[in-house]
Amino acid sequence: MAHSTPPVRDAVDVMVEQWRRQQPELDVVSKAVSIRLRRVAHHLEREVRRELARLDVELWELDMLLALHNAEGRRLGAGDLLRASQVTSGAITNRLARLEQRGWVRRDVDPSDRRQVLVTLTDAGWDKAAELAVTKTESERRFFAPMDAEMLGRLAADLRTLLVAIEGPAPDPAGAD
Amino acid sequence: MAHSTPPVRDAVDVMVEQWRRQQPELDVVSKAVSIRLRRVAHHLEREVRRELARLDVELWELDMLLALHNAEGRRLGAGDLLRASQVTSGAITNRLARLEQRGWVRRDVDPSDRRQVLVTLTDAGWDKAAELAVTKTESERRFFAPMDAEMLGRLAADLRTLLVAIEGPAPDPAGAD
DNA sequence: GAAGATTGAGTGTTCAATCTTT
DNA sequence: AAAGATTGAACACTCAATCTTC
Repeated sequence: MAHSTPPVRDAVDVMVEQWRRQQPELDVVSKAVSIRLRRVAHHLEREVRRELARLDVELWELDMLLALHNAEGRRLGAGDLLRASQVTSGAITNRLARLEQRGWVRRDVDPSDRRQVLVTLTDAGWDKAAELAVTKTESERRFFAPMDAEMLGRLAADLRTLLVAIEGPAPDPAGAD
Repeated sequence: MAHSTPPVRDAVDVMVEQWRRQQPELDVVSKAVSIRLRRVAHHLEREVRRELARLDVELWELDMLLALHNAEGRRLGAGDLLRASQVTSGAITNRLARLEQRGWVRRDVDPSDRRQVLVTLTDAGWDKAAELAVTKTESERRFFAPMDAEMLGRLAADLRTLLVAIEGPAPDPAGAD
């Protein structure tokens, strides 16, 4: 029961093999992981986006809405959304404007610090977010269905290790149960 | 030697925990993997892009150049580049135009099938590609340095399993050694 | 002076429609 | 009729500069 599934090769194996041919001493593993990471992430995004298109919603809209949906009092600072979104501040401003147009969020100046903007989910936004949450979760489940629980758990743990190395540990365990 | 490193949490653990709070029976693992996958891929891209900026090269330029660099006779069909790039055909056309402007590739009509376009790397393009290959490989190595060899290998294998499920096995094992 | 959000310029992408070749 | 590449419109992002508030 040793090497159980090394026979099946993917497109990346082929690509990496060509690299080795030119630079035999190369660290092909990190290269393979780089390529696969990118490809998988891309496929996942496409999948979710496809489902969302049926509901006339963009992927980034779902991200913003869901972040607010999970927040305390359905409200978050613009800066929080910035850090959660992995995009630049200019993009956040544009997104919020669009979300506001659609009537899903409201922007208010933070009374205690007038530099900051507080973003609040409207009732319509709340309902939409709940609907989208189901759709997204369903898409994700389907996407990872080909992996068994053990592999998926392992993948989750390994990616966490990497993420902690990059971003550092969880920002604030305050209020942990 | 059971649970060796579950203590360190990442930002995604916090996000996922909020999901559980609302839907306890949720499949949080696939959700966690989804988020981490996206985040890690994003960080990696940023990292490589940052290095490339110093050489006045865009990430997509590197991708195209390297694909050609690894190809037989430094030449590939536009369709091959399309399938390798995970972007739409319109994007490929634009990219090729820019690459041609920079003097790194040449576009010729395929004599045997005049619908297709053959893309060939120029001498200047070849040299640039070689330079970029080193830079990118270096970035990737640094990025995954925090993971030990065992974990990295495991990650590579798990992602391959997923990729095979999505894209299918390697397109063409022809000429396998 | 630093932090936070906004603006505008420049760039690249997707999508649908079109054109050519088979 | 189908396959492949190109075009143009619409859209969202990044980056740098600006404005406000602390």
